[in-house]
Amino acid sequence: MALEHAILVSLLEKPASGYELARRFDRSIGYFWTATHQQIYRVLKRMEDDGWVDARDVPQQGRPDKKEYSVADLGRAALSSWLHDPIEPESVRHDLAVKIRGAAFDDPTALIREVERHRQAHRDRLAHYLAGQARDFTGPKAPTAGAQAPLDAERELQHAVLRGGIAYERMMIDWLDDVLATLARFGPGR
Amino acid sequence: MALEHAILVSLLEKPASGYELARRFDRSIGYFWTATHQQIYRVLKRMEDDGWVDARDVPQQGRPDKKEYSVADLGRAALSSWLHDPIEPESVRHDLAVKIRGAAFDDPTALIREVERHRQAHRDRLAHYLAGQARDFTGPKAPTAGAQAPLDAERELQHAVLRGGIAYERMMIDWLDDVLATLARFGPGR
DNA sequence: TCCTTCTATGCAACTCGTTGCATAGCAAGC
DNA sequence: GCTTGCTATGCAACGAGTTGCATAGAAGGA
Repeated sequence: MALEHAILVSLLEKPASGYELARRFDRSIGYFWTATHQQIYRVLKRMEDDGWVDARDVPQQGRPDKKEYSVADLGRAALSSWLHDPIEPESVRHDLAVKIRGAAFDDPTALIREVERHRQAHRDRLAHYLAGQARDFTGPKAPTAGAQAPLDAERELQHAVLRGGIAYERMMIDWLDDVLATLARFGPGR
Repeated sequence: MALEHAILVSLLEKPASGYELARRFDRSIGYFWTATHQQIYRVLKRMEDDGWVDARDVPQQGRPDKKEYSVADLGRAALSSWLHDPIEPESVRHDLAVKIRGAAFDDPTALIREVERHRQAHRDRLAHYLAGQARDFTGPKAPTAGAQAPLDAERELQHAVLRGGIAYERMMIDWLDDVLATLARFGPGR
């Protein structure tokens, strides 16, 4: 399980309330990890009980108070220990792949619209990533003085993960094009 | 949930016992869907109760008897209905991406070995896929007579899914190369 | 004024998925 | 004779994740 660790990383990047974390999980972090607000609140409570995070009540104007969490020493230690622990390469779950193989026992051409829909979703996400990349990762880079110029690890690694997301979406779009071409060969009649 | 549907597809391709299904889920189907034998036995029992599959006791020599399942009419109907139902584009879960972003708050270079390990796992899987492709999807294709020659939908779609797996592994290997280059830039000292 | 939407947190119930363990027959090697 | 390993099925317990619902203040539009 790594929801705790994903939350720790997110809180290290910037302290937040459960609600704000949930929105981050709908956005940037959600690109490689999803979680509902329910899960987040439950896990945050457990993490607070375990002393991984500190909570601080923040009164707000014009909206309900929030509890802002930040990472405590124990949380940092837990993250570090997890980082040094090897994990198994992820196992994949692709509903769409099941559908594509299943289509052989139904009408393959009926799947075309569905695959097109998914391709569009991946195109949208790709556009979103590319916009984020242009916004956050272009312009003045690290000072070009010495070869050993200090690099901002946080920023560099966020960019590396984003490049992974971009590569993934491009791969998916290409593959779905391939699938559509395969489906088209079965012709309208059948 | 689509474990039921993955099982239906697998049983349509070839009837099997729970044990055999579990092994398939470790192999070809496992490339895009994983399941333990526990899950499979439980779901199979439910599917049998619901009339989706028929069970048949098969006595064997030199090994325990097995229960061979095949898809019933109700199961075919359930699969067809699911195939016509739109599904949400999958949400991703990438432990490794969490680790990479988290490495910014620890020692980034300590992650190099882990990333290399994952890259090797993806290389192994790619080699496995390519071998499977060479074995099952080369040689005599559909008769090249007419443009409208009858295609074997099952085989064509299995191949399309396999091509997806190959594209995925290639993408991952390239991305992990990219990540390693990024990590290397932080240098041995820190 | 009422209705909807947004921020913000949370409980309860349920399903899904994993882990550990148990059973049982047979084969192969030490 | 004993252990190990493979086929084959299954229970029990737990942990992870989802869905539905509840509360509550404030903003904004019909």
